[in-house]
Amino acid sequence: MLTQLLSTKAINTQITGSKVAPAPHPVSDQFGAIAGHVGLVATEFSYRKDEEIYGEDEPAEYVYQVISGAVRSYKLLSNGRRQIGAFHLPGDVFGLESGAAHRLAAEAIIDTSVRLVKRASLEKVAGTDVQVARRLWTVTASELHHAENHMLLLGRKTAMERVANFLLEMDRRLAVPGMMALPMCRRDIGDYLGLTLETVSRALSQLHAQGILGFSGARQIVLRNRQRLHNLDT
Amino acid sequence: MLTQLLSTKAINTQITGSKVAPAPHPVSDQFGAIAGHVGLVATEFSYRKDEEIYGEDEPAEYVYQVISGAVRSYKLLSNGRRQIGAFHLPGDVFGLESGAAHRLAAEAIIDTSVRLVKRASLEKVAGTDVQVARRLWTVTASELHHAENHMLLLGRKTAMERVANFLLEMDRRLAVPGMMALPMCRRDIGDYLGLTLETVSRALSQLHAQGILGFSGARQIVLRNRQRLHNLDT
DNA sequence: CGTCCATTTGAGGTGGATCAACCCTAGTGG
DNA sequence: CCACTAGGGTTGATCCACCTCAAATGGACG
Repeated sequence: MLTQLLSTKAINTQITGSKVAPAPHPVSDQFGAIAGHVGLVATEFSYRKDEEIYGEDEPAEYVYQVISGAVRSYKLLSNGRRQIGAFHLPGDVFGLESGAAHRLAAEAIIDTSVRLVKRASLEKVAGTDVQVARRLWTVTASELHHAENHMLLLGRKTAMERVANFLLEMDRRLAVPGMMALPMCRRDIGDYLGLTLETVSRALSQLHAQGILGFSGARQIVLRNRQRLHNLDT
Repeated sequence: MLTQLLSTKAINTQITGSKVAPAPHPVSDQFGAIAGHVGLVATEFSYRKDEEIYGEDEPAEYVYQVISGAVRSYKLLSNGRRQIGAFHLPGDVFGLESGAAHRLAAEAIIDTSVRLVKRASLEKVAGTDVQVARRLWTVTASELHHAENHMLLLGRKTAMERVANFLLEMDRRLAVPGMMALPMCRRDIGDYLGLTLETVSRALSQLHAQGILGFSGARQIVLRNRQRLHNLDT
């Protein structure tokens, strides 16, 4: 769904490569839904680990799609508390706003390359093409759907339920059967789940001790029993 | 913004009044954005206190606008835990989905009357009229905006910050200068803020003791110092 | 004027936060 | 190829903000 917004058929111009730009291979998706209609110019760009892509309340000039790597969208509180609203993985569209500004900041979690189009050109096309307008709505509706589920998690789930939920979400979205290679550190996971990094670590250790998951490196995780994990999520 | 989606100019048919139907007087808003274009048939309907409007995962057949009263949208966890995602007050549009089903349930908090249109007819109009399509997107984007702020609250704010935030939100949205008449009980507030009703009550008592707010009945609140409340929100 | 909830208030318990070592391991440079 | 280092991760000990359980109070409505 999200992956249909930006098109590979568009003219991809390599602007920069502040580091390596891994081969663009989003996911198995039928692109061209938009660029099929119009010759929307998409550009590729790369960000290094921890580089800011845009800041909170910054004018929303571009819409992005992750080609490779991973991105975190977050809000900050004065005293340094952070809430990550979403992780964006290859194929995901992010930074799409209906209003004028980005409401969360975005940073590359690891070296990341993105495809981007000018928001203005997208809006222009949407003003003509109802299909495109529909797709913009759908992208935002998907984000809302995720946010609604996440509010339930943040407001009412226990630490173990949150971590189990996180693992299942990543398992589904990283979608590499078997090993799961998490791009983010424990602090990111904590800030996503409304927990501290220590609590995340303890929950993972407990799941490991119960044989529900296996490690091969802190960020290389194998789920050994999705069913039990699902039960723990409530 | 939200209030422009449904139009008073549409044909309002009184279908039922399971109780009284208070005078429709949404807010000061310029309707007709949609019904100006097409003769969308809007219907009025009333729900009694605690009556379900639709359930979670139920097919999304209608889009609603609160005329009078108040509505809570929520998700439940198996063991009875509840997270209220939003309160809908007069003028607010709710129940709009891009997909097939409602992702949260909705109930009247007090006796409530709503205006509603068939989602299918709205979709049909949106398929022709880009303005309407844009408006649907904007409504969903507003909900997402609220959800993003609420994730920050649920994940990272203290009890006092949450309650202060809630009071300021209600003050802004109920928008009756001076007295604020809350339609919802302490449990609803707690389930909205990810707290227990006791914690909400204690925070309100503390704000009262500090002279930041005044009571005349548990749900009749006067904010005496919005600035201090805003500081407490962080 | 009594009944029934909603709300408040109190007392004590606890899940997760905080503070503090310690331990890995990937990356670096010799 | 190996020793060193730094940052990420784990684990332990203690604390505390909020939850839970309980009881008293209040207010709306018959």
